[in-house]
Amino acid sequence: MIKARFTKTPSTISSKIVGRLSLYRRLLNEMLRAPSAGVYSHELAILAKVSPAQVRRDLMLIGYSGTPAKGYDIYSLLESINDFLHTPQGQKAVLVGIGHLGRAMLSHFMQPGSRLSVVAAFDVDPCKVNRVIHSCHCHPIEDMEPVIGRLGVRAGILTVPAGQAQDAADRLVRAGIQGILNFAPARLHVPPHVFVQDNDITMSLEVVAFFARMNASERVVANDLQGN
Amino acid sequence: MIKARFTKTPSTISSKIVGRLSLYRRLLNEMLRAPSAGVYSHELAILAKVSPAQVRRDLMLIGYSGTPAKGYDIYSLLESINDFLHTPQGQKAVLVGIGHLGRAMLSHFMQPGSRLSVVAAFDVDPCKVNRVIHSCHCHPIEDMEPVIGRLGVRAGILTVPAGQAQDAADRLVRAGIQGILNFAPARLHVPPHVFVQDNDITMSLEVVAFFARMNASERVVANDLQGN
DNA sequence: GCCTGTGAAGCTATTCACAGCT
DNA sequence: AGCTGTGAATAGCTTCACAGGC
Repeated sequence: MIKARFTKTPSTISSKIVGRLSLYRRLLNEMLRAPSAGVYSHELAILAKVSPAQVRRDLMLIGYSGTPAKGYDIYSLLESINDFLHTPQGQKAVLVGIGHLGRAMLSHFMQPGSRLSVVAAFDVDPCKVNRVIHSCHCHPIEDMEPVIGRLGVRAGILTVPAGQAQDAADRLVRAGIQGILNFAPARLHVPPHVFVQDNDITMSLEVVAFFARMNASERVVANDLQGN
Repeated sequence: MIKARFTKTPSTISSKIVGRLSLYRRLLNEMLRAPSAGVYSHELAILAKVSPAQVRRDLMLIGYSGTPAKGYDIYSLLESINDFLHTPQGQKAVLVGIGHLGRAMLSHFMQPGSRLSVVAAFDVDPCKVNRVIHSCHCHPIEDMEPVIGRLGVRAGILTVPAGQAQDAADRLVRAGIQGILNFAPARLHVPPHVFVQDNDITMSLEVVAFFARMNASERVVANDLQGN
């Protein structure tokens, strides 16, 4: 019931767990509408499509405790997860590459109520800069260092063509970015302190196409929360 | 050297491995420009950012053999991977939801040389249907079953809002789709023979933001080929 | 020497199963 | 009775390390 104070944050946490916590948070937020104040691990598990034991383990990891009687208290659990992911008031990110996908990202993260917001965008194309797209200002890529420094942003979204990905990543790193969500079909070389999450859409669709073809006959194993 | 004939396809194959094979294929295709005809596991490993042992394991799994002298022959390895993923002439998919993200997907998969192509799109919005966007015809969602049946497509991309995701997925399943790449922030309920790959972009960015915040101090573990 | 192929070991992630609580 | 919290067991994935070949 009391706000969780995780004494020893485990020194190593996997992105899978962080992803699931993010998912639980979304589900819990949706639950706030319902009258019930408590939720059981098996209920969350069904919504998240994981096992009840997994839910309990994950919550154990962030040091949250429920009660056998009422399960988990939705409010305080939400508070604990927010606390752990430390996003009390939301998170800022920048975007590099204002192509079709980049624009889609802008519109996606500019939706009201989004905890994440894109506070600046960059592109090499002079035609695209100094405009406002989806209420986000677009800068020339050369201004990246000062702009990111001024805004104090630590996460970047990379939606440039493969050929420009490494260069853009280098710039992001020089500007002090610590985490990159990379949509370019290229593997980035960055210093070890920079976290990179690859999201190669072509690869994802090829995986889907592969499993779609082995219909029924072969048993499918997969399905691991989008590969984190 | 001889085209691989994998006698026993392992009965269970994980999406992680399929993803890596897809990655190797892309890298090998890029290598075709170079004069060299052979490649060693450690070279592929560096490009793919995995360990050499992993490369050898993965290739072992599809029954391909190299030679200690020359490593792997690029052409025949490509052939073997294509053979395994059975995409000799490319793969067709449909798209549901012609929003910003859907359009970005269309432009992405309509690029020349893409092995994957979107052969039809669907939307509920009457303003969007019966048009051609990025050279892809857009149909009303009611036509899904006949159109998919006629085209014989087995994979679908879902880019609708969360609230419509389950309904759209149900339609896809009724139309005979066997695999879904789901961008909607919702967990789909589908029959067990249908493969679902979730790609929740908000969650991905939250994961990136999380790890971007624990700069240097905490050690990061993650990074597993986009979570497949 | 330096490579591949692979059994065995190591590591991570998930589930089991049950004690303890209410 | 039915839940949580968690040690122990299992399953899955990756790396080690070395035999065998050129």
